[in-house]
Amino acid sequence: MARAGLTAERLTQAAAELADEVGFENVTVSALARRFGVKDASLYSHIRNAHDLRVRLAVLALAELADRVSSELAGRSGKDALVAFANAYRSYAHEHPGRYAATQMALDPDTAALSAAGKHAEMTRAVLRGYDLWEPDQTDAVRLLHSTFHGYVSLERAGAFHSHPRGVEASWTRALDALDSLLRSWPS
Amino acid sequence: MARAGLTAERLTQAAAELADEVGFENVTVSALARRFGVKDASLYSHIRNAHDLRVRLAVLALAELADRVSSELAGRSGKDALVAFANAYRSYAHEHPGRYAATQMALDPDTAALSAAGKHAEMTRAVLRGYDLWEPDQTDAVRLLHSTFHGYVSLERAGAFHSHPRGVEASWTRALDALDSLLRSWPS
DNA sequence: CTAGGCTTCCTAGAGGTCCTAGGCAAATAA
DNA sequence: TTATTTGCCTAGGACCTCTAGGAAGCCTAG
Repeated sequence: MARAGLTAERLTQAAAELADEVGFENVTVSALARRFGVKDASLYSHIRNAHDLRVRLAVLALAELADRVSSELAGRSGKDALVAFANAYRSYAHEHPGRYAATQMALDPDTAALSAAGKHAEMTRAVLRGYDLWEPDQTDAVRLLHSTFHGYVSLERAGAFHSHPRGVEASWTRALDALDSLLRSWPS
Repeated sequence: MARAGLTAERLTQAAAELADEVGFENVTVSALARRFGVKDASLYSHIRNAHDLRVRLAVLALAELADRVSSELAGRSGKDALVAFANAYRSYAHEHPGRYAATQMALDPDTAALSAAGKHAEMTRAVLRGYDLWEPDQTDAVRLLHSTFHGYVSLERAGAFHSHPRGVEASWTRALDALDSLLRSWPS
């Protein structure tokens, strides 16, 4: 019987595609095995368990997102950089809802440290170099930006903004204007 | 054999307690049945299915949260109201992590309309009466505030802020200062 | 080239969750 | 008291997770 050629990497990649198709919460070992035409038990030589699979997926998505943000950020500064960062973040979430959901998993500290999570914080700090902010305000601003981006995207995806006719796109643009204005005159 | 006296309301209430103890994602029909010393199948006379149970829990949590915010908001305006709103929101999320996670469920439009979701938007608008904002800026600001609060709380709970020594409490206070300042000089 | 050894994938099976169908007994109404 | 409704039961199917142990593919050394 021909082998399917499974590896942890291929499984993780397929899990990512699966997540975007059926939702992160529906990424199961069984569904993944089905996709490879293989029995469930076969996957356990490559991944420890279902949780391990989801963690690998989260790490993959964090790295992808960091890459996208990083390349959008290159050569920009100030409000330009802020907008590029925010839009890269949001477009990734829209194009890859399952992967994005994965990035919101609670990772244990060791895994988080090894993941691209640190790169995200570093890039946010890079955006802030275009504004006149120093510690501890810089950390506060990093947290505020991250919160706002994540909050907006996740509420948007949950449908929380559908109840009002005002365009979601327009509110987003205004939010970025507001954040830029806020960063330029950060209260002391 | 004595009856357990199940009703949809008692089940929902127990599900809420269960959610806070073991996490929203672990609220299962089986676990709930166990808690009442009853077989799984018995619950299906009261709830349609597992999804229905989670929706009921979400609706309950939304109502509780709206009540708390509402009572904290009474008699306050301006920044006072903003801070009270934000803290009520955040403290509910901390005290009731499982219930809070439930409020983030995607509800279908009909259910959402019947729930307290509308009251939340209305209360946020009430906070904004202390600032000089009119449509469509008001809606944009509602969305920004909601995003920031939700984003902050959910990243905080996911442990995203643990990697840096700066106090989470201090950053929160500064975020509220920043939002107040932003609302007072909303860019046009 | 062929014989061991490792790896990959298999079968078998236990245990958990979700849910339906159909039955008996408790509570309530006539 | 009898009839009806309702609440909880047993039984069982479908799906998911995961372990143990077996066999067949692949690799390397003699």
